[in-house]
Amino acid sequence: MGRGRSEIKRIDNPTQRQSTFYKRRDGLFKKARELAVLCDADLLLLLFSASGKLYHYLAPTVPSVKDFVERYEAATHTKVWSDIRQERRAELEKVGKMCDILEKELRFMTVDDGEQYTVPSLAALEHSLEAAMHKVRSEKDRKIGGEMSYLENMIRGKQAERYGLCDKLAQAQSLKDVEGGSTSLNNGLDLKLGFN
Amino acid sequence: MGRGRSEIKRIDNPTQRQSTFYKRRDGLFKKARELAVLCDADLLLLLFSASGKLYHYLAPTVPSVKDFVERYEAATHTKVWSDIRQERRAELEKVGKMCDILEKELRFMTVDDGEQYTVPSLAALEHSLEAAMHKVRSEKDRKIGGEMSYLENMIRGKQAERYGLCDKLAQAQSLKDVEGGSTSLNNGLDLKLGFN
DNA sequence: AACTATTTATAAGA
DNA sequence: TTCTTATAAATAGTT
Repeated sequence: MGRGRSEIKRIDNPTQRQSTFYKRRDGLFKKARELAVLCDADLLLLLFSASGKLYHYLAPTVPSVKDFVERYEAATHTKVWSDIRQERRAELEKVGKMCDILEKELRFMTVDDGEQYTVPSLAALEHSLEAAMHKVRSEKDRKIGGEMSYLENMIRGKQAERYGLCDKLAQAQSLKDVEGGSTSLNNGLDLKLGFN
Repeated sequence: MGRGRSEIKRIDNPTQRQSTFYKRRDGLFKKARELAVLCDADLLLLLFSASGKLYHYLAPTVPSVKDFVERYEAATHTKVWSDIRQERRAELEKVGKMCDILEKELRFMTVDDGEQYTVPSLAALEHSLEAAMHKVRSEKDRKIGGEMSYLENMIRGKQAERYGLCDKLAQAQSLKDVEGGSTSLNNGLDLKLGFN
């Protein structure tokens, strides 16, 4: 358009370049707006002039640059989304490492009311707890089994009554019966998670 | 341009709107490219058609959308991408804190192979773990439920699909799906209680 | 910033 | 979609 020029290449004359920049910038933004309105499209236009000044246009339907970029990320299924998954995985690994500290001193946490935890970290915690619980349970069962068979052996043996082992057997058995939900045992060690 | 029309408002006829979209989209991208080249400007143009198809243009000098958005962030002092990373980092810190608390408070005992624990203490331990696990699990479920209903509300709302909330919902749902028994999750977090 | 001669974009029609 | 063409719009060079 205009009188002459059709070749598209960098304008060397700075004055002319600046002038052209203003004119074409306005034209571009106008076109962008028209496209968005006429065709019900969502668009984002970010523009830096050669001198570093920022101009931008958001279609009226787009609430923010951030939202738009997120939509772009989702649409391209590349980038940030995989980044997020990556970070999630890294996070879980980190949680795992942290929980490895538990190796030596099995311990638990207090969770304050004020704090908020994300679903992934809670899920990780839950898994840790579950795993720990199963191990403790199986160890307990193993021990109970061992004690009982020991006691049974004793009973079958000669000196059983002499050492009052019947009582001990009864004790072990009652423990096993109650294993599901003794409150009295629990009281001393109850975890205060603050979720209530 | 063209024969008639000057009013800029949404074109109701879908066929005509689509046709206009193609023509103006091409025109807009051409203008964008020309501005970038002629005036040595950096620009990013992201465009979603009404049907959700994505088109984009990056000035030749711009290496990636991510870089450009980061430049935009720097220029506006707003956060777009870094927000996400920031949130991740905060989350990690929280988990770290949580694990610190683990260390100081509520301690378990070390269960070395060499040591012997009584059945009652193991039972107590088991109860503690179970109680904690239930609390963590219900908190996690509550959070998942909250996220999902929030996202569902958004989707029921007007512009839901436009901003990729369907993907977010899917993500939340997949989290919920995994909650029960991912072995990979468990591997990283497994507590080594020394019972093995 | 304005002006205008021209080029360019595009609405409508095929 | 794609092309054609009459016209409206954009803008290069100029003031």
